[in-house]
Amino acid sequence: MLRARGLRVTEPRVAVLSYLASTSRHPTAEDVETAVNAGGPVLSRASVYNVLHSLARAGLVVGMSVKDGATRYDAHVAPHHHLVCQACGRVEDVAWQDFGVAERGVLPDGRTVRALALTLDGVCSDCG
Amino acid sequence: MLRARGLRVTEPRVAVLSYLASTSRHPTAEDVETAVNAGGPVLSRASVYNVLHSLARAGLVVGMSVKDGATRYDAHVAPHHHLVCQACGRVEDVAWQDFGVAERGVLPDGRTVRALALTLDGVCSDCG
DNA sequence: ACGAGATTTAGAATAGTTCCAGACGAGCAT
DNA sequence: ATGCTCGTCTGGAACTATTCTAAATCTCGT
Repeated sequence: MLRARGLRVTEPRVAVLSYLASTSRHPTAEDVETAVNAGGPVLSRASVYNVLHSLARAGLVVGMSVKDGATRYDAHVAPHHHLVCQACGRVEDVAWQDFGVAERGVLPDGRTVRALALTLDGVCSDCG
Repeated sequence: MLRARGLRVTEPRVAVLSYLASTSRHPTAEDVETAVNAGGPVLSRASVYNVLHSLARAGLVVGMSVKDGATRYDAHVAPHHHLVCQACGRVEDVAWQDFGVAERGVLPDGRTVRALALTLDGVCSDCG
C-alpha cells in the first residue's frame, strides 16, 4: 500500500497508518503519538508529524483543521464530509450522498471547485 | 451595532469591527493587529484576540480555520461559502446560490446540520 | 459625576508544529 | 547476501498562534 505510492515501508509509517485505518475517530497528531507509543518502542513527536505529512502527500490520509485545537487526520480518503458537533466537538463522517453537492465543478463565475470534503457545523448523533 | 448585541462600545471593538467590515480579505488576528495599529494608538495582541472573541460570540464576525496557518476572520455573516485556493492560499467568498446545498437540514440518519459556511478546496479567480 | 463591573493591557505561559543536524535503515546494484 | 546511497527517523531546540493572569482602565446605568 505504501509501496504502491512510492513510499519506503518503515515501521513508523506502518504503525501510524494502521492506527488511522483502524479508527473511525479523527485523531490529532497527539492522539496518534499516544496510541502508537501505547505499548512499545517509542515514536518521537517529530516522526509522527513527518509520517503524517508523508502519508498526506501520498494521498493515503487527509488532514483537516477544526476551529478549536489541533489538526485531525483521517485515513478514509473516499469522498465524504465531516460533521463537527457544536455540543461535544466530536468529528463524525457524513456519507457523500447524504449531503448533496457536486463533487467538483465550476462556479457560475468560472472558479473551479475541487472539493474532497466539506466541513459542516451541526450536532452529532449522541448530542442530537 | 455593537450596542444592539449587548456589547459595550469601546475603541478597540470599533476599530477591529470597522477594519473587518471594510475588507473582503479574510484577515488573521495578526493582520488585524497590524492594520489597526498602522497609524495610531496601539492595541495589544491580547486585546485583538479578546475583541475577536467577543465579536464572534455576538455573531458579528465568524472565525474559520484553514489547514495551513492561523484562524481567519470575516465580518460578512450572511450565509456564504469559502473557497480556499490550492495554488495561492487565498480565501475567497462564494455566493450561497453558487453552490447549491440546503442551508441547514436533517441528514437521513437523523443528525442535524446547522451549516453557516462550507469550506471548499479549489482554485481562485486569479490562479484559475 | 459615581460606582460596579466589564474590558484592556503587557508580559508570561501554553499548545501545536516545524526545524535542525546527525544517526539510522530500506532497497537498489552487485 | 553485502555495500552504498539517500530517504527517513530522532531528540531537542525553536517558532508561531493563542491563551492566561493580575492589575489598570473605561463604559454606562443611576
